[in-house]
Amino acid sequence: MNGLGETRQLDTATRILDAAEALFVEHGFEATSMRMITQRAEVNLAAVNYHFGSKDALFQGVFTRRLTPLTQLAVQNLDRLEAAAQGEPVSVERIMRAFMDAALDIAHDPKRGGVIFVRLLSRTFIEAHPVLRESLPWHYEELVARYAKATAKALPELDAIELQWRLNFAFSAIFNAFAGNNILRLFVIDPVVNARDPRLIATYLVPFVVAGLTAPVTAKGAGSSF
Amino acid sequence: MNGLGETRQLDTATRILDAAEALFVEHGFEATSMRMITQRAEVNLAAVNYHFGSKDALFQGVFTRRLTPLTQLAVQNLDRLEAAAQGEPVSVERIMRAFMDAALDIAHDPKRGGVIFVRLLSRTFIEAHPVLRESLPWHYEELVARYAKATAKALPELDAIELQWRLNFAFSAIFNAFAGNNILRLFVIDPVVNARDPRLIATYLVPFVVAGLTAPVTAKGAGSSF
DNA sequence: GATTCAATCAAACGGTTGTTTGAAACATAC
DNA sequence: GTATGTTTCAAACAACCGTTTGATTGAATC
Repeated sequence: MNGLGETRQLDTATRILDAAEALFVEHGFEATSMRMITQRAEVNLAAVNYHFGSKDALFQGVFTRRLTPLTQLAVQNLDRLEAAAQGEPVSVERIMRAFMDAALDIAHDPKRGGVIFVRLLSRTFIEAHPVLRESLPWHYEELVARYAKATAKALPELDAIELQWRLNFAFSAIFNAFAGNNILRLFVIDPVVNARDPRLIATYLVPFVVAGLTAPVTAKGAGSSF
Repeated sequence: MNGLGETRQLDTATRILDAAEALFVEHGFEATSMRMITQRAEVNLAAVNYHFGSKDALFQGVFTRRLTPLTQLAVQNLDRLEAAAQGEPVSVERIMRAFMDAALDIAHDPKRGGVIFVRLLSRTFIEAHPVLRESLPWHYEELVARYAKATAKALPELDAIELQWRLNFAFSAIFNAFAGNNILRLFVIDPVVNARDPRLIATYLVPFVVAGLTAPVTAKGAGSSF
């Protein structure tokens, strides 16, 4: 690890962020204590409060550091698609790929958080910590607006409600997968698949969500058949 | 609440289980303290340790009480389908419906946990608390084996690996939905849909997961195109 | 060289956690 | 009525939590 001059003696704040990032994704926010963080970062216990103010603020800090590059990339990918489409709708598959490719790029670049941050972000979306509920959204406001618009355009046969349902399902699958949550491991099934490699995940994930999103419209009044 | 003689003065252990069930789903396991539980159950603080031994054991107790009826129902639903199919594969849609119908039955029967338990169970599957990682599986061993076999039979064109991936994605969406985790609420999108009604969830969920599971086989060597 | 200011440190803060204790209350059996 | 065993109770337990304190360090400024 202490190879060349790679990251000889990093900034204290950065070391804290790195340690917190890894520990939050491993144990979750609440189960990660200040002592664990400062011990791993090899800094004094008081350093977190000195540099960030509080544990909650540190949590935010972990995200604000990484989120901008990710959202820029995702929006940029969509920009390119829409420019090439010249006003025509971009296919659902391309839209989903654009989003996941951004995540894959980050996952393969340790300097922008690598796979650890992708997993942490995904896990955070799923578990919805109250700490981030107000502070996070504005970071990706543009991203959401753009992708929502693009999918609505690609799926004109779906009304707003059904589109919301399906996007909800799709991103549930996406974030669970990227979070490394192999649900099947809970079941006795032996885990043949390596659910931790983001690229491999995307390979199987895209066809699944595309099929789900483009499925025939749910019959009106369905559910009344019970 | 204290209507007729409905549940006049419940057993202490039962009152604890009910309180814990509701609080765990509302705040999560770690964020729910013994004081919160005993206060809501209107019992003494020491009662939990007296009747259950520990907080972890109480967590297990909450599930063991409810899980057997649910799994029985799910297996029973599948039994009926397979009997009617007379050796022929049961369709993916029917299989998924069989599983969700069991959850819906529980959700509409307060005596077997109601919607609260369905949400708690789903949330627990997603978050995968270490406490339950060893104690839970044997409860639904049969259920998993039966459903895994049925889906494999219904989707013979998928190899074991791709089937595992897709089941993983499908159940990610299912449990997230039943957990009441509307991922979209995190995004600025105004929540038009009521993501808490299990029956409504199932209406939109079934077509989505069926389409995802029955999507064309992912091309071999996919992912190498990067 | 004295001053200033940000950074680090050991130590302690008040509060909450899950758990344990030993006495009191209760019901049941003899 | 006495004895027995179970359940409830207020109180305290040690351990950990996030945070604060005040002294100490080190480098930059005048």
